[in-house]
Parts: sequence; C-alpha cells; structure tokens
Amino acid sequence: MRYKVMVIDDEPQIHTFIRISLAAEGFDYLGAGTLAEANEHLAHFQPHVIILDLGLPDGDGLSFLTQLRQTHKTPVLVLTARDQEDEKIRLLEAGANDYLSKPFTIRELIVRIKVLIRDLVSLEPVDDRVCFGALAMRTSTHQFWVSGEEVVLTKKEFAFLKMLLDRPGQLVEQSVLLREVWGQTHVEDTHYLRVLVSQLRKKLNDNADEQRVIKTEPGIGYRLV
Amino acid sequence: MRYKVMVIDDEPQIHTFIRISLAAEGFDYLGAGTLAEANEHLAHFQPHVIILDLGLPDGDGLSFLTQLRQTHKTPVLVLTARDQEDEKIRLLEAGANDYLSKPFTIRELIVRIKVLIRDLVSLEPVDDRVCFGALAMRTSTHQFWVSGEEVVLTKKEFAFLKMLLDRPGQLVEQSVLLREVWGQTHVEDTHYLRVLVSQLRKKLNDNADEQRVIKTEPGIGYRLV
DNA sequence: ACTTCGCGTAAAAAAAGCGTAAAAATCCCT
DNA sequence: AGGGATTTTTACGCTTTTTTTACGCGAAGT
Repeated sequence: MRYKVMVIDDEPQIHTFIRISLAAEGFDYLGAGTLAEANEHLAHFQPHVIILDLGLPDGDGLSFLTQLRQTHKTPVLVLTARDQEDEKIRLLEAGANDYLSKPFTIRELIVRIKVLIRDLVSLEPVDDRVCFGALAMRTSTHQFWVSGEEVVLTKKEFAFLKMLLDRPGQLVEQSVLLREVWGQTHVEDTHYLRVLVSQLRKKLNDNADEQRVIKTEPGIGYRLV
Repeated sequence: MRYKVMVIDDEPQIHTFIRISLAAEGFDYLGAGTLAEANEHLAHFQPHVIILDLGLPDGDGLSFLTQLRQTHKTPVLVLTARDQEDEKIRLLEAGANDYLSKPFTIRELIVRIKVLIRDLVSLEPVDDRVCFGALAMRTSTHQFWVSGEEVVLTKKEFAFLKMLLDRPGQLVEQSVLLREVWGQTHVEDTHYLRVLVSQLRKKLNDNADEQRVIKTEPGIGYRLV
C-alpha cells in the first residue's frame, strides 16, 4: 500500500525538499501550488494526507480547511511562517490535525506525517463496503447493489450516491454535492442534480410513492431514508 | 461524556496549571507524579488521553511509552524540556501521538488535547438533536418532531424554529430573526414573521389558547415557553 | 369614543423548485 | 475515426413555497 501525500505550497523549493524525502520513505507525492490546483487533485487522486502551507496566492488556508472538512476527513498538517498562537488554535479547531511552524526540519515533518498515517489513515477498514438499508456499495471495485442485485452506475451517479452513503441518513446540501461531484465551478447548477436524481431513481426503482430511498429536501439537498 | 486525562509529571506546579485548565474544559483530571503511580491509574481508571512529561524520577519515559503501547493505544502527548530532534523522533516512532517542548502555553496544550480526543477518541458520530418541551429538532437530517410525531417543515419554517430552539426560552428579536432567515435586506418586513408564525402554529397545533409554545412579545420578538 | 398600532388570518399572486423527457454535445472506448 | 454511453443543455408541466395583499381584532394612547 503506497500512501499519497499532497503538498500545497507556493514555494518550489519546499516542494523539492519534501518530494525527495517522501520518495525516500516510500510515499507518493502530489504537488499543488494553488488552492484551485489542490481541489483538482483532491477530486482526482484522493490523497491520504495533506500538507497545507498558509499564505497561498489564491485564497485563505483557513477557509480551504473549513470547506474541506465538510466533505473529507483526510488528515491535514498545517505549515506556517509565523508562530502565532491564535492562528494555531483557530486552525486546529477548524479541523487541522497537526501544526508545524517554520523553521522546521524535514525530518520532523516526515515523522509527523508518518504519525498521522499510523494513527488516522491505516486504521480505516480494509473492506470498503458500505451499506444502508437495501443499498450496498464498494468503492474499490466501483460496484453497487440494490437488494442484492447489482446495478451498474455511471461515474457521476456513483460519486453522488457515495456522498449520501458516506453520511447515512444525513442531509447533504446541494452545494456540497455539486462541488464534490461536478467541481467548484458548478456549485450553482442545481439542475444537474435534478436530472441525475431522476435518472438514478429510475435505475433503483425508487419511485414507489412517498417511500423513496433518496429523499428530496426542497431547496436544501438530499438524504437517504 | 466526560473524558479522563492523565497527567504524568513530577512538578506540582505543572499539575496545578493543567488541572485547572482541564476542569474549565469539562475534562476529568488524573494526576501521577511517578511512573509507578501512572501504572496504577492506568489499570484503575482507564484514562482517554495521557500527558507524559519526560525525566521522571523513577524511570525513563521512552521505555514507559514502549511498554504502554504493547497493551494500550491510548493517545499520548509528550512534554519535554529539551527541544532535541532525535528524541522527538524516537518518541513519536515509539508511539507518541503528539509532542510539545517547553516552554509551551497552556492554551496550546489544551487545544492539542482536544485534537487528540476529537481525532482518536471520539470517533462516534455526534447526535445533534435538540429538544425543548414537546419539540425536537435535528439539524443534520433536517427533521422536526412535536410530541414524537414528525412534522415536515419548509426551509424558512425550519430556519425560524432553529433560531428559537438554539436559544431555549429566550426572547429573540424580530430584526434578528428577519436578518437570519430572510437576510439583511428584509430586516424591516415584520409581516413576513406574522405570516410564517401563523402558518407554523397551524402545523404545530399551537393554538390552544393562552398556552402557546411560540409566544409573541408584541413589538419585540418571539420566544419559546 | 376615536385613532393608531401591531398582531393573526386568509386567500390570491408570484416565484422558486422539482421531475421528466428529449435533444445536443461530449466523452471514452475499441 | 467511429459509435455507443454518458453528460450537459434545454424546455415544460406541475407542485410547493414564498410573497403580497387585504381585512378584522384588540390593546394602548389621545
């Protein structure tokens, strides 16, 4: 199992340092120079750990973190130039899992990454099957079942249902679904959701009146019941 | 749920500081001055988190940690006087989950304890149900109940009731409600409130004269009773 | 006693939101 | 490069929600 570490920083030097050290430890490296790029990588490669440097050109690290935590629990280690206590506390409370202020040694960074993987990543279940009522899903093989019958889903359909199944019974907001499935640029295109849900319900035979599995909360989002 | 934090240190001053701060956060404090004492507590009280200062009179912290990890996975935060990198790395690799070198502020210690609890101890999902009298509401699923019966609410109705339920029994001003539910542009459209409350009372059967749950404070706002 | 103010209610009008179908564009294979 | 599957766009009917409007009532003030 190779773990993927995403590094978000705008200094190429830092990237070089970290990349070499990560490789030496057997980790895969994913580089991002901007938050936009980071969001791209997040959707495509699903990193196991994120190293986030503050003070990026295209946005504020704290709000990136807050937004990330709405959908992901990926461990985040924050790097910062200033050693300011208030900031430290705000970030940790917003969901950061560790914090390192410059200057730091690369050795310490690597050890802390390894601690995050040891404590938070490697204990996740190996069998990634998720169930809810008559629905079942396995991410690793991209399979989906309704009452034991396999149903073939498209990429978007799968991503949508995964969002709901990862939060069984909970309401997931439209904007969250749109951002996760279609990307930041389509957070307001709610008609995508309507078309997809309609299609999905046809596939799942989920039109038995008033007892739908995918429940619409008008104006807010969807949830499973 | 009260979390138990064990502090292992031989300086009484540190104990005092930490004990007071832990109490303020709602955590239970367990003090140990020696490793022998720590082992006692461990067996009897099963703490959720351990704060371990190095350089204790009766033994070496590293071997304590190594031994602990053979049987327990209780999160450990290590405190140390020296900021020596080799030691840091050795400890983290031996199973410590976080590390803080002196001098540190008590605030940072507390925040890091809270992070350990959040990330490693309290993995159970939180139930965000809020109750007041016969009313109950769960934000995460957007559900609402009156005397156990679910009542379906619209977006505005839900937002309005959430404002009142978040401040149980307290008076909430009209302008506050309007700003929160309808936005800054409608802070003076008090007729919105009247229409919505009327409709809401119908839904909640809240017209039993003079004993309404949603109480009007004429000219000021609303509150729950 | 009359006016004024704010509240509650009802009903109509407007807006927003949903589900569906089908066409157009795009993607992704071989 | 072709062709089927997928995604995006577009349009429309329909329901629900929100906003507007109107009116009656009672309390407080003049």
